[in-house]
Parts: sequence; C-alpha cells; structure tokens
Amino acid sequence: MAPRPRRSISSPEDEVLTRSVSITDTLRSSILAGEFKPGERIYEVNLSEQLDVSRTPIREALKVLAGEGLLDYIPNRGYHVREYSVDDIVQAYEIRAALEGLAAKRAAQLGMSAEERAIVEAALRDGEALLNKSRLSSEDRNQYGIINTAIHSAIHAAGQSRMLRDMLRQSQQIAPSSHRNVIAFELSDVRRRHDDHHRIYEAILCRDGGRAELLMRDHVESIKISLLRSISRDLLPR
Amino acid sequence: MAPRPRRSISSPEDEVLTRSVSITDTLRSSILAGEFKPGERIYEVNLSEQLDVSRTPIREALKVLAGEGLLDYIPNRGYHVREYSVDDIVQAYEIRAALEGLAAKRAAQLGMSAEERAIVEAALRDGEALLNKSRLSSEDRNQYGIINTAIHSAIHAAGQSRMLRDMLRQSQQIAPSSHRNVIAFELSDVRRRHDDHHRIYEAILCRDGGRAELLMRDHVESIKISLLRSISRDLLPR
DNA sequence: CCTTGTCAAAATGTATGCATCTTTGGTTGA
DNA sequence: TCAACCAAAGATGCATACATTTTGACAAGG
Repeated sequence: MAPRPRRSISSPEDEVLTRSVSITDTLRSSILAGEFKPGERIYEVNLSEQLDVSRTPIREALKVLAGEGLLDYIPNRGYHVREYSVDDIVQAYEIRAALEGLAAKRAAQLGMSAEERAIVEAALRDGEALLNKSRLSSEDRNQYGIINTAIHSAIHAAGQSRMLRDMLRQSQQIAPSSHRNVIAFELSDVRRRHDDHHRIYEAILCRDGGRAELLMRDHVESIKISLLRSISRDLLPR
Repeated sequence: MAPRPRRSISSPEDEVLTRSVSITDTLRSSILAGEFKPGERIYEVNLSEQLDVSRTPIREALKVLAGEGLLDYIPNRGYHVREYSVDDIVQAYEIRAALEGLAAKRAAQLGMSAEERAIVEAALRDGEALLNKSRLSSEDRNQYGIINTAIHSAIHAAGQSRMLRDMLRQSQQIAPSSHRNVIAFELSDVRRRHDDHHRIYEAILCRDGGRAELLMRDHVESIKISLLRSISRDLLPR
C-alpha cells in the first residue's frame, strides 16, 4: 500500500488526521445517516476493503463508536449497529431533558459570555424572521434546525462543563433518521418552541437558575411528548 | 510469544476473555485506584512490556478507556491520565444528581420488581443495624458504602434504561481516591443519608415520581455540599 | 425429524515490522 | 546569546501474517 502522504505544511490550523480518526468520523456519519440497517453486523474485512485501509484503523474506529453507544460489541463476535427502539429514544429525551436543564441552570448561575450572548441573540432574531412566514418550507424547517442547534450549543458551552457537554452529545446522538425520528412539527409547535427559547434566555440573563432549569426541562420534555404523539398518530391512523 | 491457551471446557458461565478486554479491566482498576499520577503520560510500549503482550491489545484498551473519559487522547501524541479538578468532581455530582433523580422518578413510575425491592429492603435493614452503633469504625464505613451502592444500583436497575445506567456509571467513575474524594462524613451525616434512602424508597413504593426525583436529587446534591464543605475546611484550617 | 459431532470457511484477536510523526538535544548562523 | 534548524531517538500509526474462535454445512446417530 502507498505510504501515507505527509501533511501539507501550508495548512494553518488543520485537524490532525490519522486514518483511524477520519474513519471514525466517516463511519459515525454513515451510521447516524442511517446507512446501516439497525442490528446489522459490521464486518471488519468488508469495511477495510471498502475504505481501502487495513483492518487496524477500522478496528480502532469500531472500538470508539462502540464506546459512543453507536455499536454493540461482543468479544470474538464482532460489532452490530445498535438498535434503538422508540422507548430508547424516549429515554434519551428524558435524559437530555435532565441534562439540558442542568446546563441551563449552570449557564444562569455562571453567566454567559458576550460571544455566547451574541450567538443566542442572533439566533433568536433569525428565528423571528423565519417564523414570520405563514408556512414553512422544508428548507425553512431545516434552517430552523440550525438556529435551534446554535441556541442550545451556546447554552451548553455556557454550562462550562466538559462532562456535561460530552453526555449531552451522547444523549442527542441517537440514530435519528433510522427511526424517522424527524417529528412532523406544526408551525404552531415551532413557534411555541421559539418562544420557549426566548423565555429560557431571559431566565439565564436574569441569573435565575431555577427558572432556567425548569423551562429548559419542560422545553425538551415537550419534544418528547410531540414524538410520542406523532407515533401514536402513526399507529392509530385517525 | 506462547499461543493463547484454549478456554477451559468445564467452566460453565465464564466471561469471555480476550487479552484486550482483560487488559482494559486491569488498566481501569489501576487508574481508578490512583496508581497513575493525574496527567501522567501512558506509553504503549511500557505497558506492553509490563503486561507482557504486544502493543495491539494495549492500544485497544487505551481507546476504550479514553472513550470512558479516564484518559485523554491526542492523535500521534498518545494518552494521558485525565486530571480531574475539584470543580470537575463537583460537576460530576451535579450531573449525577440530575441523572439519579431521573432514575428514581422512572423507578417510581415503572415500579420495582420483587427482587429489587428485596435488595433495597435488606440493605435498609442492614444499614439500620450498622448505624445503631455509637461510633463507626473504618470497616463500618466501608460496609455502609456497600449498602449504599446496593440501594442505588437497585434503583438504577429499576429505571430500566440502559443509556441512563451507562451515563450514571460514567458520572460516578471519576478517579475517586486520587483526589481524596473520600469525604469524611460525620456519623450524623451517614444517619441522615440513610434516612434519605428510606424516604426515597417510600416515595418509589407510593409511585410518587415527582417526590422520588426531588428527594433523590437533594440526596446527591447534599453529598456535593459535604464535599465542598470538607474541602473548604481543608483550605481554611479552622 | 431432531440432535450431535466434525470440519472447513470466515471472522476476529494478537504479534510484529515498517512508516510516520514528535521530541529532544546539539549545531549553526545571525 | 538566541533563534532556527537538523538529525537521531523514541513514540505512535498502519499493514500484514498468523493464531484462535465462531459459524454454518453436512453427515452420523438417536
């Protein structure tokens, strides 16, 4: 096999690239994009041929992804794509609600930096503009997803806890599309969520940790409810 | 190197043993026991010589432990034992409080199985007997630790959520001894904690999820407080 | 028909050699 | 003197060969 090319000198601030790390990223995206069937067995040799590397970096990537909960591993019996039942996803939302609540409380207690505030305020404004429309296109919904992520990420950052951030990432990283986790929100739902964001941010600015936590918990719990509602609608069609 | 011995046929229900897995366990214990200095660099070759295996299973073990948050990893620059500041530990308690609260709530909502109830009730009785004494020996404290773990583990199990259990484990698995995290509890503290356990269990039996959550959160938060108190006492001696 | 045993193919586990990167210490040049 | 620069040593990354385990097919026996 050809030797690994030297990293270019001119790139100023690049991520370190080892095969193992980039393969980990590739596989993670594939799994989260639902490109593997839930429960599907993952064969090292397959992947190593597909990705044109030896089994070594593949094995390391699989170990990492198993640690992240994306794969199940049984010694001598390989890896399987982890299956998430509806109940698993509901549990993940409950966990996320508890953790996001804590993050919001900490953000309120510790205060948000100027940059963090700027990000949230810009996102709130953008959301305002977007939700003025009388109907949301698919692209609009996508756009709101980005806004939503910006707000939550800023609050996570303000929580100033690496462990908390790590766990939040894990609780959100649950193969979403594989279970059509994309909840069909009504426009009114989105507006309500956006209003939640406003209130949560206000509570944080007021340094009211208790209120920020309560609001955030309910905010996330309500997504869980929507999920349950949309599922029960699917199961009992009208 | 000598070939790996076949697994014995007679052992009925043994854990699967690969070098990689058992080394992972060994290293995890060592780290948690504080046998490495915080921040210390971990060299693959060192370990492979000490443990008399090749670098391959070592590398896999290190990947897993990094995933568990016990090690920091930088590509091409190896692994370091993760350092936990006092603040990190406090954050871990906050996370644990949120998660244990959720576990207690779920246990109340879902109910505890007969076995789980038996475990808790036995532990509560044992605690009763232990705390009757007027003074606790070091062995007694140790014993109460086991009782405490039994109660909490039973509640975790009753929560019926793998993700929740995994995260709880992670939030508790923070090199305790390396930071003399062993809080010097007064006997009255321990009695109070034991009383907490009684009330929490009652709330769970009554299927009062809200109360169970509240009590459990406060229960864990109070340990955080004790930690902070004992630290500030250390820093300002009298 | 189901069970059990055997064996070969296939998959994972481990050791090892080489490639690449980091680090370190000394050297050179301003 | 100090900084930039090499070169060698040391450490990690990756490929590969071989060892071990699992699995599935097939045959023999109940």
